[in-house]
Amino acid sequence: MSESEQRGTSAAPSRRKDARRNKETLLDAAAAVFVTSGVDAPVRDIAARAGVGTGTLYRHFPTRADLIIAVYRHQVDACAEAGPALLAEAATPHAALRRWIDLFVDFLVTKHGLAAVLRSDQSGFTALHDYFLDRLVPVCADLLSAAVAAGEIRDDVQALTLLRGVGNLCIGAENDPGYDARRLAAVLVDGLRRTP
Amino acid sequence: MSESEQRGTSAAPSRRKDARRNKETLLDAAAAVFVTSGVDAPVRDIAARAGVGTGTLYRHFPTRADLIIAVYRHQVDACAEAGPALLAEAATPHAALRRWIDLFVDFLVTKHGLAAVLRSDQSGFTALHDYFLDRLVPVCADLLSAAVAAGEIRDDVQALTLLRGVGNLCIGAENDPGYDARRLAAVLVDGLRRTP
DNA sequence: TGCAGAAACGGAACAACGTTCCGTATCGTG
DNA sequence: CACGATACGGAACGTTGTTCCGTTTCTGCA
Repeated sequence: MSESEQRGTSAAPSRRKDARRNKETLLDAAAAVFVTSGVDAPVRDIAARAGVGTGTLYRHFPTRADLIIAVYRHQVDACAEAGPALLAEAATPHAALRRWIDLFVDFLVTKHGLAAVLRSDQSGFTALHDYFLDRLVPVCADLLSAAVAAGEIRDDVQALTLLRGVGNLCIGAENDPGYDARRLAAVLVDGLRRTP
Repeated sequence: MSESEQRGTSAAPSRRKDARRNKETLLDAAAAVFVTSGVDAPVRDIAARAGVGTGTLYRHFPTRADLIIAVYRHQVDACAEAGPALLAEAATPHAALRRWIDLFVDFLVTKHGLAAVLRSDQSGFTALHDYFLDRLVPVCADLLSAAVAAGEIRDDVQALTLLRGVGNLCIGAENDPGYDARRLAAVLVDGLRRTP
């Protein structure tokens, strides 16, 4: 299973050198354009920045979600892996959850428009949605159930709901000084506490 | 000041009967299309449903936000007016706040895509944004400060932040059984409580 | 090295949408 | 009833996403 399906990037790398090179170039270009123009920058812009045609971009990344996933995969994975570590080192499960959510919020807030497109139900974005959820929901669920087991929080909020909620709180947080997504996320996690 | 500027709909009604009639027809058409196709239905669809050209639609409602505001103004006003009433009748300010937020959430969740477009920072939507905020922030601020005065909640979350947060929580809530915006909003309001 | 087939490339072309513009039709008024 | 002002309709333009196909480039093999 390690070779036959490598989770997500299941397609084998092309045998042609130019194709591999173009894919790299496109990833770099996309990453650059994403930080300046946001994750819904025009496809043409990304292709132009990479010096390739739009057809080439679409062949490598059939949907925008594929491109976004490819660009941010590492960071999502890092966030996922931080979960167990926090659980091990934090004072209580709830503290671990709070810090993990902070990580997640930081990630989303610094990616122009990512949270919004994550929520978009436009066709083709389900892949993006699913990747984030597949990767992060189990981690969040572990943190939640640990906190529940410790009697710290209520047990009627699912990991998926919490993650979507936090993701939503981050929408539009990047360009708007009067709105503090981090604080709201913290308040939300606080609200999970058992009210005695 | 009562005549010269009537807050929002500052333009006097047209002297021409056909113009007034078309505006009404457009409002009805928009309301109908909004419930079936969401608030970002194509402008052409709305004009077609009303049996007028797109130019006519744009003359009456220069931006989509103007149209949305006109369609939902009554309901927004009703929500705003419910604030003081709840504060008077609820057991505590925090209870009033919770119920008022419920009202707000109910309103947003039942309008396909409204919460999303409310958050959109596309040009032209600032009017929509501003109308909601102008109308609701003062109400929310009153509820908040009453709860703060009663010592029920923390004092470091502004009305504007809370409203935006709750609005964000409602994004995408309409088509997705696994996500419960109402519950999350309740958890958020719960999180405002002073942690002793 | 040279060649044939496969693979990938580029960008023109199409569709959907928001928005503007102006020639035409309609209304209110003197 | 005629005239000016107002409003109408939809063609036309610009911007995007997406597809399609003639052309180019690469790779494996002789």
